[in-house]
Amino acid sequence: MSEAMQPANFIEGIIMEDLETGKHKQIVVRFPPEPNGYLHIGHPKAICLNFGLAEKFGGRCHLRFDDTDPEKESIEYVEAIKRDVKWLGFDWGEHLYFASDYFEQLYEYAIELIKKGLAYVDDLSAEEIREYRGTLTEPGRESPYRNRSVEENLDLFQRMRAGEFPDGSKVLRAKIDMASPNMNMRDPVLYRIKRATHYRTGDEWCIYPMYDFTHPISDALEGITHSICTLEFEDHRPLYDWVLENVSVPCRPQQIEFARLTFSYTITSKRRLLRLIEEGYVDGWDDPRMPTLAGARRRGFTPEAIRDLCDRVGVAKKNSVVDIAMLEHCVREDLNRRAPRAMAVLRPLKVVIENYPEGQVEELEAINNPEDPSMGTRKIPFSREIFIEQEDFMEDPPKGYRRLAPGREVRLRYGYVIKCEEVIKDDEGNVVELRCTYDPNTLGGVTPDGRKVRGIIHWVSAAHAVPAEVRLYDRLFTIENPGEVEDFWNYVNPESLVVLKDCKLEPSLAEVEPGDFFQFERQGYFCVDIVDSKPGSLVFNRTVALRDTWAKIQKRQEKKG
RNA sequence: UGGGGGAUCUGCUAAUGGUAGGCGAGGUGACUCUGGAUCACCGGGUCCAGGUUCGAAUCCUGGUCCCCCAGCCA
Repeated sequence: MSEAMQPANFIEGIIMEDLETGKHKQIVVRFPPEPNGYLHIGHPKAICLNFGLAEKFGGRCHLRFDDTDPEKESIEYVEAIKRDVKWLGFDWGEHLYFASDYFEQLYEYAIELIKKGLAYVDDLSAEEIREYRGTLTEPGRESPYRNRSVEENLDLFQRMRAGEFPDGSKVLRAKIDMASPNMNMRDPVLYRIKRATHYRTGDEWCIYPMYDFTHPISDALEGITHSICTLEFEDHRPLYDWVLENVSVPCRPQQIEFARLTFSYTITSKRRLLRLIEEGYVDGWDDPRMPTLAGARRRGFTPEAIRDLCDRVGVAKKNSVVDIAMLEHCVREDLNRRAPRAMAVLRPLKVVIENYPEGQVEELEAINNPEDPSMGTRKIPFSREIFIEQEDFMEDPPKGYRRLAPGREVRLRYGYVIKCEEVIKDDEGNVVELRCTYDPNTLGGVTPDGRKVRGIIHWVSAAHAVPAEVRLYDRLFTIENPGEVEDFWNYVNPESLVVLKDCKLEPSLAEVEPGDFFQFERQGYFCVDIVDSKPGSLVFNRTVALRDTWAKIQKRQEKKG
């Protein structure tokens, strides 16, 4: 750490001070997910923050599963979360932990609390406890069981563990203050009886510790120095500190809260996402439209882009909504730098170049990535019959349209200038084919007579084209705040997925592997679907479209009328 | 309404008593064999009202608005 180092956010400020004052020699932080679901696009903020802090300040970051509710958790989620964290590019090394590994110690700490007269077994029902808790404005009342003797509490708690009492019949509560203005301090429940098989401890336990008791102790046991969590735990902090003060733990971690990451046009509520799946709006947790990391990965969002985004949004305590365009920008920026270019015609229109010799094939040289010359070049076959994009031809083009139209010229990318001589239509008047001529002197981007050809379009040789399915993905919702409306399903973007089955790819794309990504020139970034793509029946997903200035101009013209 | 937090361009975020800056979005232009990319430029902000100070986004006082908390979830 250099002296010139500036804290990037208030948490770094705290850490730098703790390091400078010698409060800590080394920092230890943790990412503590509950394995009860998939990680979503908001989680990387916490992951990058914690692992990033460890990297930056030479400390370490633990991955700890906060698995104290056996009814919701499973090993599948553990594996999914590990995969996602790794995918993002972070390594917890040896430091993989489970709160469930601390159950025995947690139990001993509970005994300690009881012995100190700071915890008691309560026979009130869940409903009674709620009633006794009071409200935001009225103090709670003390349970009639609150003043049991230490001996009786010890006996009862041991028998809770031994399974002598039915589920829900008793709990262990901290004895703090039923009149506290902080609801969390009104004798919070520490342990509940729950006969559920835990995915790791099986049926060894029938009592399970609560978060507020488990978390501070787990942190202390692991030597966590800074326990970073989200804003909603702010008023749990007094309880976090209370536990650490009253139990003989080896150290005293500090809880620090920050604002979670949320995006416009996105929901992350598990309940709501599940509904989208169950009602068929999307195809599952890894549907490329889903805000899960599994979905983002399948969509083609890169870990580099997501990490870059986390750097850019910063860390603060203000609840905020990041414009999803920021994520899209980061994805484009990363892929622009790294994605090989290719030509792919999504909605093909056949073009016959009448003055080009039948049977002749030329190999034209194309640049793999103008941003990175080291990626080299490739050859693309050109022949008499090609496909171009339907939208690159208009019979009656508006002002400003640079592409093909009857009698007009356009340049084929890396190829010749062609001119549209004739439009062939079917019985219904649809354009089905174009007859063109080419100018043999225009190869290599030149026009010997100096005439300007503004339009450049992509194309694929018909005889050499590789067929593929292309799935055009777009934002899942049409409104900025789908998380805030009741009937969010009414705002699912009907065009969030458009499937194109008759796409034509340049032949170099025949041998792609799942997960490979490309820029289809003039269109966007696409990746080979990791689930459905097979050799011979390729499936590409559009990760994000290229910025489209022409579309913007058109939209503006439409608005003007 | 008790308690805990938060308010800086349209969005995110910096400036910790000393020139309100960056990124994204939007707009304009240059350039270009991707209407891409790149580059340049433009507009635009300290929640309000007082106070302290040579000087306030920052400190003080009083308001306003927003978020979180009444699980045997985390």
